[in-house]
Amino acid sequence: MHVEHFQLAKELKVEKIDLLLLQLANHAIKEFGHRYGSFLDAASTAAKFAIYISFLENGRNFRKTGVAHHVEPKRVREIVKEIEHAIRENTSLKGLSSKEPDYLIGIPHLWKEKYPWKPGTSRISGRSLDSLEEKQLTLHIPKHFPKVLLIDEGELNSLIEEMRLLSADNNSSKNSNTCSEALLEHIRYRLRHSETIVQVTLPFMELPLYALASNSYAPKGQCERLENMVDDTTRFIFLLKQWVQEEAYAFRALETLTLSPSIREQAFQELDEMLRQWGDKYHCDGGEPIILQMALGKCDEDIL
Amino acid sequence: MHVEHFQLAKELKVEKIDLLLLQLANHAIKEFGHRYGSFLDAASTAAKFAIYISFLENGRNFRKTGVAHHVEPKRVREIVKEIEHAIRENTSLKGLSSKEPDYLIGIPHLWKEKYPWKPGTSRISGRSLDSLEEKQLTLHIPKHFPKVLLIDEGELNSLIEEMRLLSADNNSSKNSNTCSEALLEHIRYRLRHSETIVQVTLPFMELPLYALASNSYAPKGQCERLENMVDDTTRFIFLLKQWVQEEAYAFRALETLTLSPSIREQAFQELDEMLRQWGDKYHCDGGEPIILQMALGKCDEDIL
DNA sequence: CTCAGCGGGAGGTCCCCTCAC
DNA sequence: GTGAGGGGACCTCCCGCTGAG
Repeated sequence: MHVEHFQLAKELKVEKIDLLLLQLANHAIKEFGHRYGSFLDAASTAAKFAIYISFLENGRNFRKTGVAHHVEPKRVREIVKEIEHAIRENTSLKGLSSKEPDYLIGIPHLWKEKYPWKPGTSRISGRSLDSLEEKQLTLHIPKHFPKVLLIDEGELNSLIEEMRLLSADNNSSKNSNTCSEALLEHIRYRLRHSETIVQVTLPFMELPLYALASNSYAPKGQCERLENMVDDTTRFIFLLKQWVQEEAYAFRALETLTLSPSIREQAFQELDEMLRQWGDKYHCDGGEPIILQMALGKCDEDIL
Repeated sequence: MHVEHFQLAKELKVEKIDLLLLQLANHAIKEFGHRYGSFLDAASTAAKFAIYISFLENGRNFRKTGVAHHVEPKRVREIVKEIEHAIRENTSLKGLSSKEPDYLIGIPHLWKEKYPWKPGTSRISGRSLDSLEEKQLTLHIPKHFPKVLLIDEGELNSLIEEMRLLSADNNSSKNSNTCSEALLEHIRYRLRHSETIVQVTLPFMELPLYALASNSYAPKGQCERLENMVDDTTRFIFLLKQWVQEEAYAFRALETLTLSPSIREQAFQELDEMLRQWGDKYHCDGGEPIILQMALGKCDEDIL
């Protein structure tokens, strides 16, 4: 699959920085389930921020800043107003919040809070069960599922809406306390797709119910590693920025080599060991804290 | 200055991925002089690309793709159409083209082509000079300036317009062969600010003229290193992606240590040497080509 | 259930203009 | 020059609706 990205990107003559953006978009939208519009908002916020910094550097001159980056002075003023408002109120700007969308993360917790379940009582919200029904139900609900009630779509929608009101993402649709149907469907899809919730169809219920299947929202796949990827890359670009500015403690290395599979393990182990020894050797109490970030992998032609 | 970014970002509780976007925006807009709108376009293109990939993965199903990422099926169709059109026509999508905006890069070359100057002839386009005027002029034009004629604002604007027609960036303002005044002013500012061109006011000319001051557009500062930064970071995230997918040849390391200034130089030299030796030791003809990317610098609290 | 088309509103990117300091 | 305000064009993101296969 990933080869396909590269192929397409290559065919379309996508350049480095665009590839980087593409990776970020792919990561945010596909892996973590951020909305399409969220990514655009985040990019917009980043651009606004850059404009604002430039505005400060230009001595708070709207017109100069506008000409410098081809934005209308009027728009610069709005951007400045928006950012300084956020600074004053100490509210966060529209962004991706690094990990998953918070209205997705919050669902399991809110669910547990509003629909707790004690074994021995009915597991369906607002309905009692006879022993046969209870038996059928347990067939559908694995033991490892969180101890919460099953709820119907209406109740799930209420949960989602409440969560969105709590989260900072309630920017859209002004202050209306209700989500659009399209948005609800999207969020339900995300929750189902990530296997945070599952839909269960019980023979004695006309409408399907939803069950909480996980204690936390997490996109499918290697989750911790995915988060590490973003963190590492952010760190990496900050370190490189130091190097660009030729700061004293900045250092950069780029090595290419060829490895045969048979000695790969050994080589990596030695490299790991080597780095640790190097760190220990030059460690110096009271010195400058330094960070080293490294990645190594197959050399893809498309990236060079 | 950069501390200020961090401070602000920190105050605004900007998360990792947003910091990364912010770095990219800052880099593209402020350092390289991309237009504000260009960055948004590039981000939009990246997001569209992600949607398109998802569309393929979803078996070319508009509705499913739409729900998955909260985009209207209608919009998905347009995105698909746009990208597949680009694939068919083999045209590139709207992007940042990694380095500087091409309409800025091209100016010096086009200038040389259209207004060459041979010493001994008049250096001002469409005007002859007497010896006194020529003497005054040479006072304003350093010797290292490219050997081209001085031109007035109208001629410069024509150059810019021609350049924009040649470049792929003529997407905006449909097909009109004329730039807006605002855009011209922006581009002139960029050229002046990067010291690619300078404005010279001659006593015997009523209007100021422009002189080409450099053989190529380059943002102020450490240019090669800046380009390396983007390339390295792109490579880095691709390598990390391999690591996330637990591919065989992927490896990641993150080390923190403290260094005293006195042994810094020595430590870096040894690290450099060590890596090279390691590469040589495990080098293996016919093996898998491997790339190692590393950065090292001061550990900023804001990045952890 | 998917695809197709229609409608609308809000907000952002662009363009240009005038007027007071 | 700069700030502050007016106008309008166009596109995109969101929302809702209907009907055809």
